[in-house]
Amino acid sequence: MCKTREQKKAKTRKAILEAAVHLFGKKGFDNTSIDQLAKEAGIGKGTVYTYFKTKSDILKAFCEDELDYVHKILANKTNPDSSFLEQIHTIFFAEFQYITRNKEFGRILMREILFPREGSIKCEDIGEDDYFTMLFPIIQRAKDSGELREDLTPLYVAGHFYALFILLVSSWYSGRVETTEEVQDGMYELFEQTLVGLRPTKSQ
Amino acid sequence: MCKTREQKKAKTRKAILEAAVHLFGKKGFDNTSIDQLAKEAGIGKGTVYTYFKTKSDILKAFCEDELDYVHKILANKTNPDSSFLEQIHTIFFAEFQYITRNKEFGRILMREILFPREGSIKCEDIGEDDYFTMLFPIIQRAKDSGELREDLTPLYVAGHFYALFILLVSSWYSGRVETTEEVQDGMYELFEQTLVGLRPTKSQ
DNA sequence: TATAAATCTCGACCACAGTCAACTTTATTT
DNA sequence: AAATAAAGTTGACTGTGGTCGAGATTTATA
Repeated sequence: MCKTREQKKAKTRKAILEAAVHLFGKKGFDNTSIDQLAKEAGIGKGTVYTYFKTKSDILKAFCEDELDYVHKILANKTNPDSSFLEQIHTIFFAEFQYITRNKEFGRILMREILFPREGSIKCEDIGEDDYFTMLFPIIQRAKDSGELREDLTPLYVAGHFYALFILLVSSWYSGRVETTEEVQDGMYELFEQTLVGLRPTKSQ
Repeated sequence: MCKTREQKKAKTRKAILEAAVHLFGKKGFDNTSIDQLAKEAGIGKGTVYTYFKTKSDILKAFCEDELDYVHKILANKTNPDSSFLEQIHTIFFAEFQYITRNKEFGRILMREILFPREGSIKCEDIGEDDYFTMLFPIIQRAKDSGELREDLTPLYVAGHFYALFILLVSSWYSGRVETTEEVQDGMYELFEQTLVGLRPTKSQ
């Protein structure tokens, strides 16, 4: 145990997360108890709660990290030569696919992210903001190339597409759209329509 | 007890809902147990679960009814002479105010409506669809008056604004916007921007 | 009206999320 | 090194959401 306190805490946190991923993945979120999880992580039940406020937070912590990563990769890998519409659609549709990969996880994640409990980790300083921030370079490029009006707030531009993204995820969860293709096509059309309102006034 | 079965069931259901409104309102959702609720409604605990699948569903059932009502009233009372933007903004902002009147209720409601559990009442045949349907007349009028392109699917038009509405409710819950005024103004601006993309191409 | 079938009601029961006071380990002071 | 303080760990415990089968009540059948 030649560890300093912080190293140990980090290790324990990681152990919880790993156990969670394993068990949630194998048995599902609801069918995994904190007792089992603690046992798998090699710690006591109470300890779990010094690292995470609730059971959902464990899933959230893992997913947000991964989501952040996925989002970053996408934002960087997107082909800057394709149209703004193509780029942003690629990003958000990929995100839809990632989120809904596991229906159960996705639902909890969306619930917690969009409508967090009071006293949740409050945006985690960066968390949600990064969601938008990493789109800013793409938005700026679109402005430069004349695909977007110069005067638009980047936050609002991102908001428009994020809003439609949420709508489609929700539509999928409530069965209003069923197939992935419908989501893809619907998202494209809605993005396209919104984009018309964000273009420089003289075009078309 | 000169009641037929259905009448009695309806009465019991109503009793549960009334007890729920009373207790949830007085002590909060989390601080009200099903036991208490059943007692207040004058029935056994198990009976509650023949009427509602989960605790959240009780709240949802009540709120959805009311929400439906509020929405209908609004859609009808809206001044048809004002601009489409004004009308739809009035409706959705009023809805925002209604939803967030009680923060706790609103959060649960949004979670349940947007990301329902598997096996939830699946749109209740009409439920969510009405949400959109009642906007259709307004949308049609806007088309007639040349404020909207003729070729747009009403469902998509409603979707655009509903998406932004969700975004703002979420932003409020996650603390990205704090005051009601911010929501109102932000909603107006976003609606305005989206609307540009939905206008007939030759205007302005 | 008597009997069978179907439906509805109930509360004891279970599993589990989350709490907390006692305890153990690590850091700090003397 | 010893004593003191601080931080971290723990599992027994509590309250509650949700289940279930036995029993009550209503409807259908004869």
